Amino acid sequence: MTLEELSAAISACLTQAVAAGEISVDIPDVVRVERPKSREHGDWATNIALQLGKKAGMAPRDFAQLLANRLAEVPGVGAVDIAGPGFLNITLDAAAAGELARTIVEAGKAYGTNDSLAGHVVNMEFVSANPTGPLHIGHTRWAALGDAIARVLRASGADVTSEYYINDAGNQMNVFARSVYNRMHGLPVPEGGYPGEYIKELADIVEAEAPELKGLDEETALPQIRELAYKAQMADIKKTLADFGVSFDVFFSETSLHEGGAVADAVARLREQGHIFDQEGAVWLRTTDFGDDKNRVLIRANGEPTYFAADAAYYLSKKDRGFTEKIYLLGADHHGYVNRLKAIAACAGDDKEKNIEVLIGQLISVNGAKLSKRAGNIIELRDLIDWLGADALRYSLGRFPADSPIALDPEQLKKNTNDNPVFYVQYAHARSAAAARNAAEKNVTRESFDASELTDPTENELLAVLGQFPSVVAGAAEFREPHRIARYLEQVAGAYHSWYAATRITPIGEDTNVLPVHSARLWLNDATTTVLANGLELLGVSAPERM
RNA sequence: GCCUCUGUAGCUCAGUGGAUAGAGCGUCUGCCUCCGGAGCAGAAGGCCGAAGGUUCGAUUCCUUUCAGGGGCACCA
Repeated sequence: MTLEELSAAISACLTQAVAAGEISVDIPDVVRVERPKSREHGDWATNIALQLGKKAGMAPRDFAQLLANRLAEVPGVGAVDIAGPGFLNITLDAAAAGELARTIVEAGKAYGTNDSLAGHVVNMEFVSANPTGPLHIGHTRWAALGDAIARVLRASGADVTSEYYINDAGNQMNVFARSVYNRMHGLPVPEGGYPGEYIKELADIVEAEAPELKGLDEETALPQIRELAYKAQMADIKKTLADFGVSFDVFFSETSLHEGGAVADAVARLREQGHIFDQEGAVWLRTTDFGDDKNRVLIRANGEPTYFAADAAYYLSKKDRGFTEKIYLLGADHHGYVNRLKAIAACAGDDKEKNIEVLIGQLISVNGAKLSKRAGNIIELRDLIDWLGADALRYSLGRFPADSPIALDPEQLKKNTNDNPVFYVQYAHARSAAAARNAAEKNVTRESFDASELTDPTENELLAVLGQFPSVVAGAAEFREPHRIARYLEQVAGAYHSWYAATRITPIGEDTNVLPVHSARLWLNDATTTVLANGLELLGVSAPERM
């Protein structure tokens, strides 16, 4: 019996009780069932009687008793106790609890997926680093987190498009091009230009692809240099992201908004909506109507659109493309943009509470990380990957909520001990894979399965933990908090190791007599492998068979 | 000044209004002739920054306050 089935059974009991006239109350859509903190309180517990008792005009304990009478009749439910102010503590029959192992193994990769976000069409924008240099530590967390959020949303049934907004317009691109031009000609870095050694690499690439550009005057050469250097830099960014296991469905160019007329169009549309006014030669959006602390300029007095105007056009593009929810993942240094972004949504006629969501993450630091001379004294993502490994980096960034500041300790991440949680979890996976290999050698198979053999307390515990996976995934998706997956996997690994230490999958030593309990344990072992692998996949971390 | 995030064990941090607030590290004590000891079992360690409020119940929600991080462009 899965957690979902138990929850549904309780709902059914409530419905029956209402139909029988025993109680009169509105029943919530989902009854929450939790693992009690103390094992003395049974396998599962619900506080539904505390929640509904008062509404039904009954003492919670009386309400609980009514529910318990019906629940005790449900097949698979072993015992129902009422505790404290009205908690229902439920114990399942060993066989009913153990069936979960089969459910998980047979579901395979699908175990953990759920339909809690079915019907949601989500645009998930993250990283969106300027194409004027390599990805650095500031992008690392958003890459790991954004990708993991996209994965848990998909696992919960949402239709997700992950998107990278390329700021390839504006003066910065000219500065970028001039920096490359100067490097090609041995000139010093221009005023406010980009100093890193990577500019030299870009200069070499540009020179190799278009040697005729060298020696031309700046004005003539710049457009082509800009284009070639930009392409080379984006290729570098995409390569680094790929090495980090992060993929995007769409790379969206800001320039395409300007050139395609989308920016002008957006201004016109917002004007129709009645939120635009003209003042001192500039065109303004009245964002203060929707919670911003000041109004924002869309078109400067000199006729040039602002970056904000492109933001507005970009939002409208997302809206036009049919996304019901637009999620932006931004660093804390951009938190001042939240209100104005939401105001754009509201000005466009959207609900700024539902159609747009801006996640603000705190920044990270890595103690002792070497600054990249190549990139101009910043910490490069590529260097971090080479130094710490993509798995350790992604996992350690993925196991904290976005609003928690992180100071990574590189010495810890390189250790192969419990210090380093990614090893603890990966080790559990490798160990369970090894146990399965060993079982095959000893002729323990999954041909038969008697769930009632799984009676050890550690088996009960492991089954209970495994059963929570779908609801953990759904929670991670609902709250955009994939760190719940990581914390959960650590719990799975712990329960697995305890079980592994307490029981055996294969007969001992020379004994070759395979018993039903051995097969049952192999099912449980493989169910654990499945959950660990599926969970690591959601975090973009590998699940090694051997370490 | 305004906005925002954080404050929980010695350290790094989890914790969706519920029962005795958790994990890892560090400290201490045990456990492999047998499936991976990168592991397991146990001990010690807490005024959940402070003060009010909401209610059957608050680490969790609200207000105030203290301390620390980040941000407040006709830049991109």
